[in-house]
Amino acid sequence: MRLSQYPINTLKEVPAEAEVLSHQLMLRAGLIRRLASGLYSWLPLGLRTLRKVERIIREEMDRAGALEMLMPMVQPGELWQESGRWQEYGPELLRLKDRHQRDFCLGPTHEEVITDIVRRELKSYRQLPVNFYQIQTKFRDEVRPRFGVMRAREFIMKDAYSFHVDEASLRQGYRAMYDAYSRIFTRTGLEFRAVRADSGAIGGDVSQEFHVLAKSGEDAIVFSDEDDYAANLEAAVALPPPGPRAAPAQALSKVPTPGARTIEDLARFLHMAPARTVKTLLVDGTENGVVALVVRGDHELNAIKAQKLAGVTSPLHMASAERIRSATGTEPGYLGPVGFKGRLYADHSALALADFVCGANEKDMHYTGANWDRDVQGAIAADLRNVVEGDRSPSGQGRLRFARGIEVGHIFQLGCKYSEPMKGLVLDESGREVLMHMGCYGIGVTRIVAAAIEQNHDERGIIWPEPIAPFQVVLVPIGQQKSARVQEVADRLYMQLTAAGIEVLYDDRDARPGVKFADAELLGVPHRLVVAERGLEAGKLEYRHRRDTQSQEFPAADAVAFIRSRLAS
RNA sequence: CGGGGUGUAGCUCAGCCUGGUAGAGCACUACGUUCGGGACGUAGGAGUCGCAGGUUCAAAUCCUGUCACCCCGACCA
Repeated sequence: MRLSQYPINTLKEVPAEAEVLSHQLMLRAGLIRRLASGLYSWLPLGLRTLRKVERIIREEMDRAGALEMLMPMVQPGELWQESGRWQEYGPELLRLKDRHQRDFCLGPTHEEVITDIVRRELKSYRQLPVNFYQIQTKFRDEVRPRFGVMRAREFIMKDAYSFHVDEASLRQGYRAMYDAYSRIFTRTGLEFRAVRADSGAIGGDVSQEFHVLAKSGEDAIVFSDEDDYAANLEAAVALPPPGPRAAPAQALSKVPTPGARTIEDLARFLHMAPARTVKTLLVDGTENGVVALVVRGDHELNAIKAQKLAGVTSPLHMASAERIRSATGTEPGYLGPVGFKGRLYADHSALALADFVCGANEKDMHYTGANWDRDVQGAIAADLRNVVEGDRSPSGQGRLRFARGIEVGHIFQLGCKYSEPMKGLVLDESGREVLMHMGCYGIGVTRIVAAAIEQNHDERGIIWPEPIAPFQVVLVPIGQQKSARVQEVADRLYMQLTAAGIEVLYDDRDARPGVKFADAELLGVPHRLVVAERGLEAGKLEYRHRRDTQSQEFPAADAVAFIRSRLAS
């Protein structure tokens, strides 16, 4: 492409709308433009990268035996009624009515549609297993869209759905997708990690996420420093501390702690480590009451884990002040498990404490020397907390470490979550109707582009991984308006390289060198080729990789071969 | 949903407090000089000051409402 014919300007200044780096660079480089909150247009340069990502995904999905198709973005509400998600999904599902007042929604995902197709089309186990995928626009009405295309409302997703006659086949299909995903993310040139995950609103039992590692990532991921255990913080298992609990040594005693409402206040007031205290959180229960959740003072409650407990509402909701008062007679800040009537869960680490400190359910009062069994009966042991760095890995090997990640892929074993309510049945070998087992597999295509930038940039701009760069080579003639020779050599190179199948961005603008170099670096094209009178005198051209700090000269006659060798390496 | 903030030229912003002819830089157009790291000069084009109502002789500026956008929070008692 000739840059002189690309009418979109790069920006020197950062548009006010952009907070994160990838967003800023995408706007400055002219890859995207915002239409409204969470809605972006992809300009030609951005689309080239997007298409490259799609191509890699397509190739690997096809290679894994999946079949590409395309489903409508607008979906009838009745399908969602049938699966139960019309109620479950919440306001992220953008609902609309057509002129006949019939309910529709914009598809945030396509389990319902594909299940509907499959239940109509597939009648026999002989037609299974099968995996259908599409690369298509999704809409999720995010509470707060941000970070440009990273958390947009409209975005492009590759979604795949596999169907199986039994669980064993599902596991096999899931494994195949795991492998395909690993190949996809390897091929995009990104540093990534597969982690165990919570399956969230999609539902199902087993799931793993693929994260692009980046300091700015929205998700905390944890991994063992000795083996391959890795999980999203939401899903990371906290092991119970080893060894038996110490026997009570202190008597339960109520001490005044005026104004000490937080663990921090309390620990300071009593000159005691937060890890010797417990905090008690009251959440709404399913039967109109409250449920108490107890974690060690220095630990954080994990909402995802908590909302899966029997008797706890999902999503988790903290109890109101009124409910807390009627259940305990006091206010937040002084809650404790001693004397609490009702269902009470305690985290393993809290349960391992002896002689701990807790609220006394009385304003400005706490207990010291509290002990389980002796002072608090009926606590149910559970994993309630977020793991912390240095915890033992649940795999048994090593300690847990933290990193930040951007979720770009998620694979699920759904089982019969959709086939059951929607009656996705086939006949098995013995002629019996059986529910199909289902897997689903998503990749955030547009998000990959942003994540790639988030992981690969410097102060000058984007540094595209080669496989997804919009162009492989940027060709920069210097002073071509004044030098017929520069003009001629550059034109010829552009033709030769293009003819050799190399994607070249030809900066044939009548601009000063500084402008061209700055734009080439902002745009992040991996290989830069400079044609200038200075080098041509000696029959040389100049080459520099985007990551290099120095240019190198090479004989002009070998240009195509030289560039080829650079691309290969 | 709660809190905070911002809407003035395509972009980044000043002007608003203290009402009186709408500004700068970047980008854009033309000409000239310049030309290996985001040049300079001259001349120009471009804005219903988010929208609606009000106060006033007079509103970008004050008041009310409204819309849009951005940021923070939405459990750690």
